[in-house]
Amino acid sequence: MATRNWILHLDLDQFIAAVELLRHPELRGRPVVVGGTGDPTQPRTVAATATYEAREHGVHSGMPLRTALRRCPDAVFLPSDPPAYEAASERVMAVLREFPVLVEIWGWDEAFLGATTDDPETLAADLQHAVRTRTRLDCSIGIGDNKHQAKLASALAKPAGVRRLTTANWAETMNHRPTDALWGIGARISKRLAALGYHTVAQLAAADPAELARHFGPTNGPWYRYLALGKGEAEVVTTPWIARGHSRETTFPQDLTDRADLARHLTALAGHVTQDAVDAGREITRVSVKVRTTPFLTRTRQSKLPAPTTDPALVTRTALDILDRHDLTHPVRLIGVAVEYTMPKE
DNA sequence: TCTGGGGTCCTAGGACCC
DNA sequence: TCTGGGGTCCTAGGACCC
Repeated sequence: MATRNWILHLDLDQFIAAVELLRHPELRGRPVVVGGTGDPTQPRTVAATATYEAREHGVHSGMPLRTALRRCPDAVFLPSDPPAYEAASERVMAVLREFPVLVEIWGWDEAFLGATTDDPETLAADLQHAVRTRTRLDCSIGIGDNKHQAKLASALAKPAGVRRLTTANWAETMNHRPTDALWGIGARISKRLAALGYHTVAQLAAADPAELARHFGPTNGPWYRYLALGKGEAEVVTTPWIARGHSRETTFPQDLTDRADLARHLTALAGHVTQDAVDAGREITRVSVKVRTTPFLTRTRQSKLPAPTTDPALVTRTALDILDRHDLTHPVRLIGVAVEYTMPKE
């Protein structure tokens, strides 16, 4: 009778590229870059992903397609196709749900699993085999005592491997690594930590929580030390996530300077966002307008609505009023609308 | 490398009220 | 008349993640 609980993190390897290669098997082994409409000459479009063959030429996700084309002229460029990824993701998640585990989905290509077993490695191998057989997709699986450990373990397990990272081997695995190896500490915080003398996970784990709180706030500061100690959330939540809000934004191929043009785009975005809310059965409580000007300066302005609404005219009017509170004296490269939803009680 | 789109959570300052 | 302290709401921005 198994009594030990584990958190597993399943991460599909090169998910978007893998789905595209299933549809285009003739491209296997070639450098492939996915992003935008698939036109690498389009400015202000970035790669969603790049295959290993493209990465060998220095191409990576987030890189402008035009740069990718320069670095790898032989690459095949494919358009991004979110509905196809959504469908592939659902097939994978359906396989996971057939196992005696709790499943918490985290986006298209990730899931946390809660399992009770004495042999998590065998469970992980069985999961990989089932996903591979049923969807022809590879995944890596991390095994941990909590989500943080499992998440880092799955990254260490790539490609297509299984890795265990628990409290028992946390220190030997993580202590020497830089602080941004932790899930939740990025480049900015890592740099600020380094300025305080905390370069490694071990150093951060030994830090004074009060000092961290002074520099990073009462919640974040002590939390960074917790991460360094290998702690983290250990509850797998199977109930569907309820979105806090929703947004749509557009980056223009060329800057816009005419307010009427901006108002037209903003009106369309506000209409979309409101329709999305209606489709999701949600009400809007707050409207926010984002404007990004050259040189890449991003500002947001927001208003709380007097009452929750699903009226596109009201949301649009509010967005246009907010637009007038923005400084529009510089050319605009992006405009966006974000809304917050009322949260259901309980 | 001239830098997407869609999310979540936290912080800090000011307004306002008691 | 001046000032205190605390609580809550609103807004703008920052950081992180996929």
